[in-house]
Amino acid sequence: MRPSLTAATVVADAAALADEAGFGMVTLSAVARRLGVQAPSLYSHVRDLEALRDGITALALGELAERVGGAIAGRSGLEALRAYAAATRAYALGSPGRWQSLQRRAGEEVVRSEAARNMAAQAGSVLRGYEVPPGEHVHAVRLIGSTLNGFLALERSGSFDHSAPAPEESWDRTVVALDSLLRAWPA
Amino acid sequence: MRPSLTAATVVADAAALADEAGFGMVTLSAVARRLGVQAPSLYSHVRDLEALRDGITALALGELAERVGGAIAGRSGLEALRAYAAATRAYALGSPGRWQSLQRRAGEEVVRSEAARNMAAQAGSVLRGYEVPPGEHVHAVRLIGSTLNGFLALERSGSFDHSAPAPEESWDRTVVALDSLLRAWPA
DNA sequence: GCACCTTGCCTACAGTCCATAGGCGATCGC
DNA sequence: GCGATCGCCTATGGACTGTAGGCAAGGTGC
Repeated sequence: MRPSLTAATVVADAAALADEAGFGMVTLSAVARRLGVQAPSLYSHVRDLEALRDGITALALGELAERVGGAIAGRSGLEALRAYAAATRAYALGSPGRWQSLQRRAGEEVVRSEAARNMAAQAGSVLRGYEVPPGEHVHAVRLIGSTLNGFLALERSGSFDHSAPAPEESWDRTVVALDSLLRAWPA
Repeated sequence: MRPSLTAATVVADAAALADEAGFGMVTLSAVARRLGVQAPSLYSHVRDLEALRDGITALALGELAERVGGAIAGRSGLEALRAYAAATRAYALGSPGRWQSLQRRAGEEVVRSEAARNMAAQAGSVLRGYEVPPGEHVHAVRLIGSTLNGFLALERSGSFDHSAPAPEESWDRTVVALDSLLRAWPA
C-alpha cells in the first residue's frame, strides 16, 4: 500500500487550508499542491469542489458539536449558556476557516447528518435550565443561535473594528443579556 | 456621446445580477455579458473584481441606510425597533444579493463611507427610546445588530428550514424579546 | 513465478474566469 | 476638416474546475 490519499485526508487538509487562508481560498489546486499531488488526482477521492466544501462543513459540524457537547455537559442555566457560548466562540476564533464553512447553505446530506441534529439538540438542552414554555423553545433556540452566530459573524467581518471596546466585553454582556432574557421570557 | 457605460451602471447591473443569481455569481464576465460588452471593457470603469464587489456593498449600504432611516424616523421604543427590524428584513429578503454583499469584510473606503456611519448611528438612535445607560450603548447596539443579522443569516442559510414554525413568527418574537431586554437592560 | 487486473496517480486537454497590453474607430474641441 | 481623446475591441497569459485516457506498482489467481 502506497501512502495513498483518502477522502478523509483530503478533507482534513482542505480544512487546514481553510483555517490558514480562509474558506474562500479552498481550491482543488491549492489542496493538491499542499498534498504534493496533481489536481486531477483529487477527483478519485472527492466528487467535485462542492463536495469538498461540504466535507469541510461536515467535519466542522462534528467537531463543534463535540466541543459544545463536552462544554455544556453537567451544567445548567447561566453556567450552561456561558459554556455553550464560550465553546462556540473558541471554535470560531480557533478554526476560522472551518467556522466559515458553517455559515453557508450546505448539501442535503450534511444538513441531515447526525452532527447537525446534535447541534440543534444541544441548544435545546441549554434551555432546560430555564423556564421557557415548551411551545416557545423553537423561538428561544433560534434567538440564541441568531445572536451568538450573528455576533461572531459581525466580529469576523470587522464590524466591531472601528468602535471601542473590545468585542470580548460585548460578548460577555451579550451572554448575560441572553441569560436574563431567558430567565424572564416574554409571553 | 455613445450610450457608454459608467462605473455606476456597471455596479448597478452587478447588483441586479447579485440579487438574481447570488452574490457569489457576480463575475466580470457575467456582468459584461449582461451589458452586451466584452469583459476587458469593464476595466475602464472598475479597477478589478474586488472593487466591483465593494461597489455593490457601498450601494447596498446606502440603500439600506436610507430605508432604515425612513422607517425609524419619528418613532421610538418598540415602534422604532420594529420599524428598524422590518426595514432590515425587507431589504434582506427583497435584495438578497445586495444583502449578502454586506456580510463580508469590505474595503477600507466602504467601511469609512458616510453610509456606514449612518447605519451605525441609526442603531444608536433606536436606543434613545430606551433607558440603557450611555456606557452600555455600544454593547446594546452590537447585540441588536448581532441578533437581527444573525437571524437573517441563519434563515438564509437554511438553518430554519427543517423545523416549524415559519421564520416570520420567530422574527416577531425576537423583536419583542429584544424590546423587553432593552427595557430591562441588565446592569 | 508469471500473467493479469485493479488502483492510484499521472499527463493532456477543454472551458471559464481575471487581468494586462495594445489597437482602432468614433466623437469632440478647435 | 484635423488631430487628440476615449471607449470598447482583440489578443494573450495565467489560474482554476472538471474529463479522458495512460502508466506503473501492488496485489491476485493459477
